[in-house]
Amino acid sequence: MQAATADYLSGLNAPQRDAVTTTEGPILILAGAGSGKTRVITFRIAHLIQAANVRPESILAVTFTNKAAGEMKERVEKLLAGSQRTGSPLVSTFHALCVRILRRDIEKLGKGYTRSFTIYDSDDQQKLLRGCIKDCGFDDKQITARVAQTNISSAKNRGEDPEMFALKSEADPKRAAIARVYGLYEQRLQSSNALDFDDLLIRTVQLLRTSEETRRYYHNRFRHVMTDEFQDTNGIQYNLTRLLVEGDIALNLAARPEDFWRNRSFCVVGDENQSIYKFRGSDFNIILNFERDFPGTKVIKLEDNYRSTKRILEAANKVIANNSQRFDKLLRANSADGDKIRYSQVYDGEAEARWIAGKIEEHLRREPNLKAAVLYRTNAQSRSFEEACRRAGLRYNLVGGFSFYERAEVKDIVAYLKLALNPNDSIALQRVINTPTRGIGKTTLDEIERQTKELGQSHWEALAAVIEQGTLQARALNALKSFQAVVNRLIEKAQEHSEKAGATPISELVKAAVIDTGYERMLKEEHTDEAEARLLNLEELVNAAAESETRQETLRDFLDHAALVSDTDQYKAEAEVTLMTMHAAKGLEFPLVFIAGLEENLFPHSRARENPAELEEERRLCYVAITRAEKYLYLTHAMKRRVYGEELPSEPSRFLNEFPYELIEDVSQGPSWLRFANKTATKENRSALDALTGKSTPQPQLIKRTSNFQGQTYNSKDSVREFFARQGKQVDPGAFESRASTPESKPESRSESRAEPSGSSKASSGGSGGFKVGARVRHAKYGVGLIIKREGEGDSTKLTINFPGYGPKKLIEKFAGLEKA
DNA sequence: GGCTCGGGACATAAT
DNA sequence: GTCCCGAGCC
Repeated sequence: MQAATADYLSGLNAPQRDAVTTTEGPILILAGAGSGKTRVITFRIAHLIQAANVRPESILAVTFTNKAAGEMKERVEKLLAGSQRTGSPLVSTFHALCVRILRRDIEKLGKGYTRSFTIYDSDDQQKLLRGCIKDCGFDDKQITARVAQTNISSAKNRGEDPEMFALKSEADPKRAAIARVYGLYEQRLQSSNALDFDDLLIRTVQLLRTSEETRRYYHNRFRHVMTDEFQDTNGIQYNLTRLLVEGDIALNLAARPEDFWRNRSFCVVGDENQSIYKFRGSDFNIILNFERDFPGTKVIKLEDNYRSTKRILEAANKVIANNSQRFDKLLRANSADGDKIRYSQVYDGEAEARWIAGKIEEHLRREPNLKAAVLYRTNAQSRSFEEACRRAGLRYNLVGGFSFYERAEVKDIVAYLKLALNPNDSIALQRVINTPTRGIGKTTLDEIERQTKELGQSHWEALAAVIEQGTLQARALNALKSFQAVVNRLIEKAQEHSEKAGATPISELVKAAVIDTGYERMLKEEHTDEAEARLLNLEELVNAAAESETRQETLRDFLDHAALVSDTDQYKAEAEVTLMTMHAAKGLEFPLVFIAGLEENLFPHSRARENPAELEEERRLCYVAITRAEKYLYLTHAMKRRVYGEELPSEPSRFLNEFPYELIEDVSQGPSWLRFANKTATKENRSALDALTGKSTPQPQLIKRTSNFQGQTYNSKDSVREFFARQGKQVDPGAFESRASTPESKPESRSESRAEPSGSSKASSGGSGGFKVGARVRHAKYGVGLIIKREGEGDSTKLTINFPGYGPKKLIEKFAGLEKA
């Protein structure tokens, strides 16, 4: 293996090599974006095994997302392919690691939990909370499940149990109410033998603290622990890894450090500029204090970026420089200047999606193997991109949002399977007790509910008791009995499955949950396309179960996977386009990147507006997004956006103004905010720009006009229609058929030479005859603004104008005294 | 008891 | 746009 070792080391720069070959002690790797971080981690794992003779099983690498874990696993396997070894390193998310630890030892915690505990996702959590809120006697509009969920989750992450939370919340009646809900919620979780996502971490830390045996076991097993994306670690996750690394703390204090660290390492890798999960409790002070917590830490800085072009990196550095809370860390470029960053102002969200799809097609024509990513702030934005890709015939892959395991039919079947292992799971039981309908209605459910509360039983136990009592009507009684029998059969099958490995395969159990429960029949009888699609999804679930079998997993493993893999992780390499949130994009890279929706209140998000710290987090997110790009970066900003189904005007994002202008090429069709801002700034009118951008010290501006063509180009029926909509005219649907079939135009290639179909060259030259949508106008009181809507005709024409600093104003054109700006 | 329809409230990011 | 709940009808 020596040859191979030397081989991979030669491809690394000095600090990278240092990081890979340091095999003992605490190590802090500060790795800027694109500095080869994943490469270093995977090479380090390979190096530990192949050169330092470390047993693979004693290596633990923890990540935050399944995606990151999967990718790392794959890359490590590739590096180790062909080598003789006893096992594999454990590459896992924090949550999956905790499930593993708890499945082995949770009974030692002494809280009444058993190893067959169920995991509640946030959906289950909300359902449970809704019941708790009601049963505490609160109005579910006053205290929503959502609010309770956030409050309880953050309390848990601060380490506060219901009593502590109540003590701290006495002054605030709403928080006091939530404290009561929290208490009941905890009770019900325990009686359902269920853990929520936060509990997985918290209970594991409790277990490691209280059980010396468990602590020692893992401390001895994992001699080399690594944490990726360390800047996003929260206190509990940090405590967890510390407990694994430090083991018996008393023993540790007595030992001399050099003895302690023999054949042992703790390697954390992070970049404080990419800390974007503060909302989940992450605290980048942890990364700052790491050296203090672990004296003798070796600090390695990876500052060479190999991913992005010089221009992209410069933009990233300039944007992040606006943050006050950061550390001076260099990011050295190693590539050519590259193309300019391109900016396009578009009409609305739909136009944005079409524009981006068009650009992707164009790039693909030139470079067919190019991989593109469209990044956005909120999942709700994904829909229009999906549609645009579908229409353009682009093979796209949507990451996040609706996941396979979140579909109702999949959750239903999973609920049956959960019951098979843990019938006390009340949320699962309530989910399927009448799905498919078997005549168990409100009255019957209320009776079970009453029994549950009276005797403190789980719903499953209460169900049996209600049947015993025989107080129900015959019809309801039979319905209950039939449900009980269905679940009992599943329980039996699950027992066979776990007693004799292979006797009842997982796929058989899944099939039983689909067929024996009547679920399949219910869907088949519907005779709708939707039911058909659901059946296909369930077939897919059976396939997933069969795959699980080939990995020698148990039903429990399969369900744990279903609970924890909540995004459509397996993202296909063959997809030309990947659609995802900027958060999901962390750790990935693409030659072609679009950052969409650069608008105030969307990005930065409205919820971050008031809070400077949150604003800085948004800016770090912007930094993450920019640094995903290898070669080409596009920024888009829509003038209107649909919020809650209502069209609202939008202002350009403050982040747009933080990009150095000399790095940007404006490819907007028609007049754009950027071109306007540029012009204004170079003339006397700085204050207008300041008002527009909220900045007091504008950066040096450059007028960069890349095209002589100021009008618009239209190459689809839709945009022609849109053009007329902007002009306030009606479109005859048939009128453009011939125009729409004009030969496919190439929109990019500097559009100056092309004639546009509808004589729009006057679009931006609004004379006294009326201002057009998209034009810039000056108002005596509000200053300069952008026209976003035009209504009515003649003297009663109303204009909606967005004035930075004042917001949208509706003015009568005749009286507004507007000037062309 | 169960289903459908309509109104009202509402969505930041992820395990 | 989506989700949830209650009213009203079968």
